[in-house]
Amino acid sequence: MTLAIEAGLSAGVPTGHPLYKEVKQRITRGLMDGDWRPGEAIPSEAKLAERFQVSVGTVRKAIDELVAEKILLRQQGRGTFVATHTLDRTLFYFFHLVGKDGRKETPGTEMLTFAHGRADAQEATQLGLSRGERVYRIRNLLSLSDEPVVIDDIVIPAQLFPDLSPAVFGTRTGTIYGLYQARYGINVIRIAERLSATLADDSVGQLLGVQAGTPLLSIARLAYTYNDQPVELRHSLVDTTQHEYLSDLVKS
Amino acid sequence: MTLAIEAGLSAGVPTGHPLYKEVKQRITRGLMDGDWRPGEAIPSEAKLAERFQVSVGTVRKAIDELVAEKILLRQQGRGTFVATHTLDRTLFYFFHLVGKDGRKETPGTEMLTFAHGRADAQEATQLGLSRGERVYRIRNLLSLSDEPVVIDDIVIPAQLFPDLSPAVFGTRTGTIYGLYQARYGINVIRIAERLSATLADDSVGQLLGVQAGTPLLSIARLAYTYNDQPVELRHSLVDTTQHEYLSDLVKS
DNA sequence: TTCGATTTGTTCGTATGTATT
DNA sequence: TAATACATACGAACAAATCGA
Repeated sequence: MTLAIEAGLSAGVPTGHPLYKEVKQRITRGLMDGDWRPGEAIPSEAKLAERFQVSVGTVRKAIDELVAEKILLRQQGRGTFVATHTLDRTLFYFFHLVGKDGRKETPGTEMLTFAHGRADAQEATQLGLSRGERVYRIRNLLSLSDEPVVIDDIVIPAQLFPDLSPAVFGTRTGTIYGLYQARYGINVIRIAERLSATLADDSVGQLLGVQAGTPLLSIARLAYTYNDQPVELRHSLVDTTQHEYLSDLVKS
Repeated sequence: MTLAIEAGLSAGVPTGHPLYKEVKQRITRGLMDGDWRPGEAIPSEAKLAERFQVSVGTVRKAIDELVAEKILLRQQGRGTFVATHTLDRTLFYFFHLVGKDGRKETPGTEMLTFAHGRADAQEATQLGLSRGERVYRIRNLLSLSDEPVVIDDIVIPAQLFPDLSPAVFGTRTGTIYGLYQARYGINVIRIAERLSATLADDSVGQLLGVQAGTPLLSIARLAYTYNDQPVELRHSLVDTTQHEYLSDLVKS
């Protein structure tokens, strides 16, 4: 007889997982279902322990992992909160460019184009779609210290963002992932990036204010929500004359 | 009265830190002092609890963090071990290049040059040395699928690597960080990398088998040991025609 | 092959400290 | 001040993996 059954968590169905993994999954499901909105507190550890009929220590261990993944945020004396895509978080975890002096700066964003399209074979594979499914294609120009530095080409499944329009996208108040989260309930929790070096062509060079042939950093990003489901594909071209990409595996 | 004093860990001296942080520091100090060599097991949790006069749970929490930082490695039923710089670990945590198909491959290394030198201003700053201190400069050519892909320029303080020579470096059996660890007791536990795009010049192009003017990925790496002490500076130039740099913030 | 000792992994419960409201 | 919530620390019991007798 497993402990999970004893505790009544999934009566009659052996899980094969430790109890705290089960608890973690149930909390994650609550997050996916929108039981608690971004910025809100989840129930206290004591209440969750009561609800799931496990000890507080087991709930803590489950939450520990979600906090380590930056999905939840603990604050002593206040509660445990669903992480929001604030500017600070974006800058810290999702924006990796720094000046050559090491300083990080908030980029200015200008939307250049917004188009409807169909996923090509590669995009479909990466986003887990069928080829030809409807997507939005958005091109942004990012500036640092009022100089253009990055061209971002975003591809997202139209299905996930029902009423997205240039107006909605352009008039957002916070970050792009903040928009996904607040308006569409899509919570980006992890990204993977593949970097290479390339050369600016004429059109790109014009946008970035560099000559054709200038070396650029090319970044292909895939953004994921819960359960490793990909939700956004983003290709960036970076002028690294004044800036660098920082890759720092942090410590606790 | 603090708990640390009660427990006798640092009698009479208030730490201001939680007890488990104190325990973590003492284990870390043991690692720095070479009390337990890489690959060896540290004492069991019960023994450490006895030694430090704290509960097993407190020792576990200290070890938890060291495991999260990949300094220690736990194995149920066996013990807790000091992480070694095996090829697998290097490939997984310190080598970020993958083929365009996503596959990771063990690089072949060829030492091109080995020189004695003096730290310039920038190197001194980054390595925490005084300007003019003696350093070794080592240039390696890395190959993937028998094609040259990376030029590595390594700079390390001579003081930390007493009898290092081309022979010692060239006849090592394992990885470079494995050599640092096994022969000099220097344990690289973290790296930070700054990436930018650049162009191949004639000499570099010749080594990598590409034309001058080919875009290359430029990587400036700083490797750290305990207490964030920098120990190695490494500059890499990567031909990203067939390979990419993977930046993936992993999950638990 | 079996069994027992050892070691880490999981879970429980309790008490107390510390920060917030 | 009091209530609430997370943080730390302790101890105990059992599970699971490993290893050697």
